[in-house]
Amino acid sequence: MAKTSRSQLKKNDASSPVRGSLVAFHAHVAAWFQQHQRDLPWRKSQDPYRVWISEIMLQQTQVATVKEYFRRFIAQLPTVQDLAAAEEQEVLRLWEGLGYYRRARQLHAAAQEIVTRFHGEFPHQVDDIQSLPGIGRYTAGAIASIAFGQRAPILEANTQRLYARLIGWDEVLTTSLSQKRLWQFAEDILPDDNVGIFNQALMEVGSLVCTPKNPTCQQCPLSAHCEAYHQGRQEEIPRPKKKIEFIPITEIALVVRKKNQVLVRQCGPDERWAGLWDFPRFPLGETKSDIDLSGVTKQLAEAVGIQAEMHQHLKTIKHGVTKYRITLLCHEMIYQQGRLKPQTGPDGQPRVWKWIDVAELGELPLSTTGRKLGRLLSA
DNA sequence: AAGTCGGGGCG
DNA sequence: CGCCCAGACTT
Repeated sequence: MAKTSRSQLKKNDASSPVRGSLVAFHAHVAAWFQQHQRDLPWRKSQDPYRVWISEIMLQQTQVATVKEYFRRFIAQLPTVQDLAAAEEQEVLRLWEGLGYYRRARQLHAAAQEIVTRFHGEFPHQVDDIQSLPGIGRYTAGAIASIAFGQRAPILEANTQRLYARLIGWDEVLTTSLSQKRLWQFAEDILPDDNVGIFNQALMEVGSLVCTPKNPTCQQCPLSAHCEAYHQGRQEEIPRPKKKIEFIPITEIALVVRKKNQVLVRQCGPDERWAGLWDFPRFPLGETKSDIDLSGVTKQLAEAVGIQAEMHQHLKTIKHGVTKYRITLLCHEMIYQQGRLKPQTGPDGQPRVWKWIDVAELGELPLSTTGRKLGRLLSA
């Protein structure tokens, strides 16, 4: 990464995209990374399959969370052929708890595309990589640079913050102008060699040093190149994003018991947790105090033709889904009579409900709240 | 440009 | 609790 023939041709530092020279910038990044980089499981090889899996898992998900998921996934499905041939349910089971489950289904679909359209070999060109489902500009650049050494820029949470500070960008980062400027900067600073290491090093600096709060500029390899630090405004840049207004919702989850079995349903392709299984859920009114449990009994009967009697409150789980704050009341019901009637979603596709032995819940991919309830039952 | 999609880590 | 996270995709 220290070899930067293009930038070395530049005699004039005034044309450098960073404060000081780009040559020094590259050298500082490289030296720092060699000393401070974390030992992460996906850094043990440049296998494009592993790089790809890690990058998808890391989308909007912190490094610490991904580590174990990555290890388990690679152990279970070590090659793109294994992934392509796997059942979607198996892939979702490996993804359970990570969130953004569309990632898992697109990963599966992309593996099948790699096997068919690219004959089992991961494409090398950025455009080909980005044409795969679930891969946008960031992920394509990351895979192309890390696995294939292509000279492709990256921009994600860590580098957005780092770059904004480096150039003293005093605008909200989400606008298209800001994004255009930051991508341009990411491209302008690319070295000619070891681009994958360089990109990872900058993310690592952003993650470990150039933190959202209390960045440790004294220990930053790039402080000499940083406009925000030069101005003493590293705490003000980037500008805070506007906070979202959360909408409180109350729902009820039903554990309908029939001897050793419970009633579960698979979420349809058009709803949250698509492809995952969950206990039957119904929305409740705004009022938390006065809940109409008999109405829920009626809703269940109308939905699937099952009559059951409300038994006991199991627990209350609070969780968030994007802008919603959900209070989930979990109640146990006792099956009385009725057979499951076939369900059809608004899209005409069949909706799957079934009775399942509590002991077999472990094999199903469940929503996180569903898993918490499942553990409660087998405890 | 704004909305949707989850869940956990951490001060 | 609130903020943040190696974004992609649709509207």
